[in-house]
Amino acid sequence: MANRCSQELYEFKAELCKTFADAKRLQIIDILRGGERTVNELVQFLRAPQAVVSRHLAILRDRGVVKARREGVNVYYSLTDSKIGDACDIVHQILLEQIERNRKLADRLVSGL
Amino acid sequence: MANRCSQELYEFKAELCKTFADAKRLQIIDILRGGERTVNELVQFLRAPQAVVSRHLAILRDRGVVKARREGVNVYYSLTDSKIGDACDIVHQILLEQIERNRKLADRLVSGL
DNA sequence: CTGTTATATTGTAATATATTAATATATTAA
DNA sequence: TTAATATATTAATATATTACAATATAACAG
Repeated sequence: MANRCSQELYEFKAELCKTFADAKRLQIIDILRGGERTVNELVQFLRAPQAVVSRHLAILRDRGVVKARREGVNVYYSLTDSKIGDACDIVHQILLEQIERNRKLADRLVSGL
Repeated sequence: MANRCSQELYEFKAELCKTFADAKRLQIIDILRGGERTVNELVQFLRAPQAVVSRHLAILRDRGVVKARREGVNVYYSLTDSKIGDACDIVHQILLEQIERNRKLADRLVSGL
């Protein structure tokens, strides 16, 4: 079942995971799942400095996670692959299960033994 | 469809993604998908110094991705959640599609526009 | 207790990453 | 051309991560 693969392929996968390993970038991805957005719209959603958003978009672009389309003054960003959304969903689920496990553990510890 | 959530939840998700953002850790995860393994077995598979493997296992442990079980002298590691394997599969698929896209682009460039 | 094997932790140097402020570029309107 | 708006890049700094070597701990055999 597991995809055992070459050292080099693992490096590429790690690169891709690094791309997801930032709260702002995850937020950008979630916003873009609702459709393409301009940089300005993203800046407003994230309430972060424009340079920061632009930097994160460059990282997402370089790693092929989003694509950019210029229309006049604006640049519209969108996801390159709907599977990226699926990946985010699974991360979401794993996190929820972790929280649930921790909750149960906490309950057991508090309720004596 | 997207799971828009609080800033704090995005931080946790990013933490989880960081855990996956290393080639050696991804390899450990793939090995553990085949069942639990001792540290020594992992050291042999990875051909990395024991301290390095142990460090990565600690990171995976701290973030709730793997769990450890001591049996005598050995410590057996296993995945805490089978969904972690699913997440790796999706990353695998996204990477394959990226490679495919790049291949097509390269073909187009070489075959003269 | 001593030695041995398996595993974990810590300090450190090298490297990578994010943030910020400043500056640069691109597009359009006037 | 100049001004205005949208976006991108760069340099400096702060922070985080990794690998490696050395050391520590844990379990057990004798």
